Amino acid sequence: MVDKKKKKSSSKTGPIKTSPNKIGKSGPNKAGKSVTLKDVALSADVHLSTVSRVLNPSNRKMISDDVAVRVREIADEMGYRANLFGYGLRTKKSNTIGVIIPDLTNPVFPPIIRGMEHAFRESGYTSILSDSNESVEEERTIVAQMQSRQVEGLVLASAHRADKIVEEAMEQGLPVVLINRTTDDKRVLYVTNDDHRGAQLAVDHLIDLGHRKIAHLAGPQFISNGFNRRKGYLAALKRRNIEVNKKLIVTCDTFDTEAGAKGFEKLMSQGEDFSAIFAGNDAFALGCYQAMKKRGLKCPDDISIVGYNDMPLVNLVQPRISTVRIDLYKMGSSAAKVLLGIIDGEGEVSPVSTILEPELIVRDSTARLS
Amino acid sequence: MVDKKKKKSSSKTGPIKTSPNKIGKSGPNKAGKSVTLKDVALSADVHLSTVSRVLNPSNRKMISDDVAVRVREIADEMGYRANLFGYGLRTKKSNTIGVIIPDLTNPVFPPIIRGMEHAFRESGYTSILSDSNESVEEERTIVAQMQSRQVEGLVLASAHRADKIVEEAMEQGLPVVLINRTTDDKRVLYVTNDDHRGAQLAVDHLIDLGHRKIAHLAGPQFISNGFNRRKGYLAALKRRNIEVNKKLIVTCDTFDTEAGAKGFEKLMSQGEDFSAIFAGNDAFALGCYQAMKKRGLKCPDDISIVGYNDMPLVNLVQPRISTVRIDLYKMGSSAAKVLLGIIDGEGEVSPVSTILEPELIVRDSTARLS
DNA sequence: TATGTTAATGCAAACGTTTGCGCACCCATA
DNA sequence: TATGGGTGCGCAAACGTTTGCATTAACATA
Repeated sequence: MVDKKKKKSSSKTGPIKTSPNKIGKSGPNKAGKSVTLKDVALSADVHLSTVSRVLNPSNRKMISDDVAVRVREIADEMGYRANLFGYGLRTKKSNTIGVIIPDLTNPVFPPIIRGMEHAFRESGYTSILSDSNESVEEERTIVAQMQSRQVEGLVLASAHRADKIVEEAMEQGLPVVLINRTTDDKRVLYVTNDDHRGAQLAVDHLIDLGHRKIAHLAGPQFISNGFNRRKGYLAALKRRNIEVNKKLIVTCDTFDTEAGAKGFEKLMSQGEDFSAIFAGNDAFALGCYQAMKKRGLKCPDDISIVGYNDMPLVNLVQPRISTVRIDLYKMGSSAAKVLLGIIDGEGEVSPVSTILEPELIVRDSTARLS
Repeated sequence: MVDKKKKKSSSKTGPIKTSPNKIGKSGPNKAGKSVTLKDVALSADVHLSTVSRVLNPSNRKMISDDVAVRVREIADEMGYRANLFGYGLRTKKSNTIGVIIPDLTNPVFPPIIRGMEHAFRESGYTSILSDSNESVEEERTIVAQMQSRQVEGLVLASAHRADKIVEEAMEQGLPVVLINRTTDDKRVLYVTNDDHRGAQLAVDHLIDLGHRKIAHLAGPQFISNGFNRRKGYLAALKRRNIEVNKKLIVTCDTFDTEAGAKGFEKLMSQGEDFSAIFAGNDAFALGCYQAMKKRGLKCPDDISIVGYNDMPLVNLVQPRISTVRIDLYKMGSSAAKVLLGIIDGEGEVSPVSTILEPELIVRDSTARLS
């Protein structure tokens, strides 16, 4: 019994009260006293419960057509819009989903967010988005705020492999779906790409180009992406019988450009030889570009680089980055659907975690070892 | 002592979701049921109004210290969190702001959003964000959704110069602040940068480098940025007594990279000579890079380019783009403060539109005319 | 005519808060 | 002992919905 109020009130009919020059008015701007069921009922000379039923698709049939038409007309004219507080208080439904992103300025996330938002909006849900700044404390206060807003579920792009917050939310029975990242506890539903496989694609590509001394700029190991891509890197080398040189693995503690540049410097400072880098994400690759330029090194002539994510704009830098593409928009919409499945899926199709296939995109940052 | 004549409503046969996620069972409250004032009151053996007052800073002093301490303790222990629906219904405050962005994937916006979010959160407000896809219809439905969520105000980064939606919102007494873009109707409060001046900085810079034949890739003219930057461009030429060649002004109808590339092609196809381009934004500049590469042209050797916005990542492409920087984060937080000023400013300081100073950033995409 | 049956609508009780009002104390003052 | 003024707290209304139940009218059936 899901009854969304999808009223399409074209509010281009007359505005309620046009008080001109009420623009720069200061003080408690209380102009918009909104129209309630009672108001409409009064105008239509029926009881407010009748109005409610008319406007609510699942109860619409309880009311005779002539009354229904009249009521609907009057409601539209008056610009009635259901008050979500009353609705929510009574039904305990908020039609709201909380979304937490660790870093909005990372171009990976906007397409994900778009995908989610569209899927949610289609189902009558609204998402409230917050940027946790990759900080656990901030995240905790955000979750608290969201809970008092009665969110019906959470989509977290901010999960760590061992994530207290996820645990707590689930303990309280709040539906949670992880996106892009997973926790080690696999009872939590998630939608990600196959990092392990993606990393292998990247490294295989480098090996196929003749590289043997392949370095890895690893992302934070407490985040599943960093962890799994590293493991994929190791697996790829092993499968091709290439010995692992631990000095060629540098772990960064954040996922941004600066960390990538610093990682590259550390790599160089060790004096260990290498001809290619598998970067833990595209931002790292960009960081490498910066650092290499400073040292007068050329990509791919001196060093080949593969990134990860195929984030927007990454095909605009020179040389265009070879990378592993994941379908960000789809990841977003899938996660939304999974969460909605948990929320009002009446047991039919039990929602299930999804792992999207990554795809290698070869561009100009990788070349055959000469 | 509170009599419990109705204490039998324990199980009310609701459709309790037995979702797959349910870790452990400990924790203050069982899955689903949230703790209300009444629950706390019952446990603390006081009336719920007392609990309310204890928890509400402005009424806290009405209650004796020993009771207050005990109540607060119990509330904490039970994990009480105020229900926003009840609160909102009673107080008519939602502590919610609606934010509409025309295109989240444009790197200009994330820093703005961050700035806003932080400012809002600081004041106890939550923002709900939506991406309108630069579509007026989508925007209209979004605004409707937000209104039924009882938002107390709107921040719009999506305004057009003649914007019906802004008008309607204001007619209804809903506080609105525009960000980044303005409307022609200057009664609406806004926070932007000085596009006119920024454009002049850019063009002056090119003139100073000896350029005279300066093209302009103009943004959409129905958006204030596109419009004002174009006017700034014209003003700069005029001030330096350089004749305007209308053929060197190409107007794009969106603000993205592809439009920039197409614009560049159009510029070239006209056969008119030019040595520099003032691009309406950084995305245009990137589009020019792409198109130039295809034609084998080098920047800045063949053509100098200045962008606008100094959006993130733009310093990573080669050559690094000379551009006009605007303080995006500050723009966001300022807009938030202005809006909050309208909302609960008690007439003291009447909030006022803000125009931030842009700053020219010279990098490698501009060179002296040889 | 009496009796069900059904369709259409009204009534009122929640949901969780905040808050004006009033009641019962306590303590001081006269 | 009466008066009076605080304190500290409980009571109950109100906010806008949804919804089980009661009520009415109309109509069919016995």
